[in-house]
Amino acid sequence: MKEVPQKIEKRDRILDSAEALFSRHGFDGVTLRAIAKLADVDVALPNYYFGPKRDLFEAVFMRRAKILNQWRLEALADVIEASKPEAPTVNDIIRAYFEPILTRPHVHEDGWKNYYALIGYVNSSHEWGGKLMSEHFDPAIRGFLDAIRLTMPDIPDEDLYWGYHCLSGALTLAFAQTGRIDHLSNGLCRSDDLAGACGHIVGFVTAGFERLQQPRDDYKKAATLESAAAAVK
Amino acid sequence: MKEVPQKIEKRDRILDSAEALFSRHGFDGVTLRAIAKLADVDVALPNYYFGPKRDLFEAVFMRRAKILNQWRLEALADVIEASKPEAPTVNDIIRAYFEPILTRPHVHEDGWKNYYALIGYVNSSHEWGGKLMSEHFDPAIRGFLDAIRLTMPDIPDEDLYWGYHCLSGALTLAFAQTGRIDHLSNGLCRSDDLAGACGHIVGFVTAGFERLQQPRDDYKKAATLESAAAAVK
DNA sequence: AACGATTTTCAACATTTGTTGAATTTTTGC
DNA sequence: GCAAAAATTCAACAAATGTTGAAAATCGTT
Repeated sequence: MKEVPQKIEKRDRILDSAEALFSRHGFDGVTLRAIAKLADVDVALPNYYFGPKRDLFEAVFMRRAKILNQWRLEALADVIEASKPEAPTVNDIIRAYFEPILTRPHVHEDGWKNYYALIGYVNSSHEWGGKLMSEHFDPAIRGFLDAIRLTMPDIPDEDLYWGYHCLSGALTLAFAQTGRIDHLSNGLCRSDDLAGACGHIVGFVTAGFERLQQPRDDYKKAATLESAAAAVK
Repeated sequence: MKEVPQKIEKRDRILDSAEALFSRHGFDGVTLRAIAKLADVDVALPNYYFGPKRDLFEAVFMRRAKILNQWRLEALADVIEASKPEAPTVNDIIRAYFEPILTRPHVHEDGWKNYYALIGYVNSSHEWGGKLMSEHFDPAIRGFLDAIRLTMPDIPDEDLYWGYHCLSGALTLAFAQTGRIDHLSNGLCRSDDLAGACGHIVGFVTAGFERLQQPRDDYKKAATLESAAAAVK
């Protein structure tokens, strides 16, 4: 049997192991010894490469953030280009935001699955977590918000931000893959099927945004719409 | 100065302190010594009352779960009664789910605010967190899902569960009060304003559910609806 | 082969962790 | 007022924590 080259491999194994463990147990729930053991590496090595534990966590978090942002922004640019000279629909924009999870094959790799779970963990943590998310994801997100603003110019900024909040909450809860929906639905829905989950979320969230462009007291109007729909068919 | 009666008070102070700290730093991010210090109590006392740390956490989590479920189910019963003989609208049902946060005055108490943050933390944790959520909240949630099923009999169960998933994600992210939306919106939206947050979420989520009763390829249909609406006004 | 630089191991450190059992104080029931 | 029970304190435990510095091994370049 041939020896596998392991020069810089150990560094990567540390990142992978840390990713897997942090995503499951959070920052404080993981010891450097557990990471080292999973990576099959000495306890002192994580410190040698990344410094203190906190920096290792940031390194893990940062590693795939750039890639994910790039994928999303490319998808956004694509739908904007494809719909010219019209503005893209809000559904197009949201689908672009989910595109990396919906269509790219990487979703089934363990590494990315762990990373998405890590985002789910970080996004609902206090202080440090919020700072990390803002630092690494806010710029790209603002791009998407601008796109929605162009498509739906009438909706107030406050609604727009809360709309994104709902999107983010639904997505990152799916990312966390807690197995909760499996239990609630008696196995009908599976939380490890990220692509399937995101398919449902996209439709749900699109409707939420589209409602925002209707006038404020829209439930009466909606009733009128329903009767109109009945008349249509 | 009169002495404050402190007989069983210490037990409660431990619960309150544990709640505050667990909600901010998670299970592993909190030491029994920190809890004891905040409660102004000896280190050994939490163990005396609650046994191991894990049991203390469960005690904290359980304490308000029953109350919250009861509030929600009462609100659900109310809207069902009020709309008779018709079934309540999906918006009625969702508002009932949010009623405790929207209208009861307790939202401004620190204890409940901490508890909601704790739910935000638990709901996106793995294994144990998921089990805790299911154990304490699934029964009440099934009541709400049944109500929605009655109102919208045609939607597939799969869509219903994923719809609730979106609701839960948006709500528990708001619960977590991470300060993220404050940063993203440059202070326009405030994550410590739970009632305001839930107001936005209710509308957003209602639209998501209502869309589910439309036929599958509904975007063309939605366009038709819009022109119909234009005709209506 | 020999050199310096990088990588990896090893052992140990000072703290901190959850938990416990015995001692002490306080409360309760009579 | 007294004895039993409950509540609280105190000191200490073994185990585990992140981190470090010096030795050892490996590598890249001549």
